[in-house]
Amino acid sequence: MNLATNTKIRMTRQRQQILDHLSSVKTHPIADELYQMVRQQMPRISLGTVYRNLEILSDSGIIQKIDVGGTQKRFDADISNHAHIRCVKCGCVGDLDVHIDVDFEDAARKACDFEVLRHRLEYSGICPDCKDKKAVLM
Amino acid sequence: MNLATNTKIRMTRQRQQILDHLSSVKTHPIADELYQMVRQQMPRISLGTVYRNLEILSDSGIIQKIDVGGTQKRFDADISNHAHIRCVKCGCVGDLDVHIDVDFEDAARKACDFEVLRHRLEYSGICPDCKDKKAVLM
DNA sequence: ATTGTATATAGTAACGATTTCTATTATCAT
DNA sequence: ATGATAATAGAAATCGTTACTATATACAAT
Repeated sequence: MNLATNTKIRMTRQRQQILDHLSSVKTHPIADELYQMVRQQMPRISLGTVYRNLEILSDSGIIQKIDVGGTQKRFDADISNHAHIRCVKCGCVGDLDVHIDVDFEDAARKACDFEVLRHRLEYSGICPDCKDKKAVLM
Repeated sequence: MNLATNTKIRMTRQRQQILDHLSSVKTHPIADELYQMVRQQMPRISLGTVYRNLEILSDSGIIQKIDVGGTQKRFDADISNHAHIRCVKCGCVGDLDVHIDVDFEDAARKACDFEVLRHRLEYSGICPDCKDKKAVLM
């Protein structure tokens, strides 16, 4: 497992900005959120450029694309394999360092005829902010 | 946990057909696939009707909507909580009866400030059909 | 069985996220 | 500095899904 594939990717100002912004946050922004961030520095950047670069960066293994349900893909500069939790109220996504000492892939191999590659553990719940809001409203 | 919420839903011919078709397959069809199936019996059914009914049926707890990554939502008449595996080649989705004896929610509660509600375990791999195809091509 | 009313329908238009297209511009090895 | 290749901005296209609207249907009360 190498972090980046051996394809050398050209580093453009746009790509660097996108990567910098993504690295600087611990949220898991969607493409449009990154577009808004980068636009502060590069007002003329195109939304298409953001999408294309997020694709290229995740294909290269430099960032990861996370698909936690909902309609939009999210991105994470932390490529370690960690679980995520999505707030059912506001849709925000947080990291989760759960260490469950189980060989998930092995368990699955015994239960189906697929060639099992990987697993993903995803949680849903209510984030601290929405918990507070709910308390106020009640 | 009740199977259906207490809202009584009106049973139309269209809704019944959709439910019947979904119950008769062990794949996890997307809305358009169900549309094609039902169209055999009801050529004039609208795709919008299929979408609306799948929404209503899953809201009522009669079926479940599954979000296994990819761009389309899938549906399952089996409402038991089981894991799914998605083929990275063809996108098909299979059931997986893995029994991992771990309290996932509890593990997560210790790792974040969210009010943890539920978890979802999803696998990716290569389905038997695509395994064969790959073997042939190599 | 007939009626009334709330809900569902077909068909179509609108929507939002993402991808594609194309002419121009930038990167980087030479 | 130059040239080949890849990336860009901007716009249009695509695709899954949802919303809209006039008509039709289900079902409870009569």
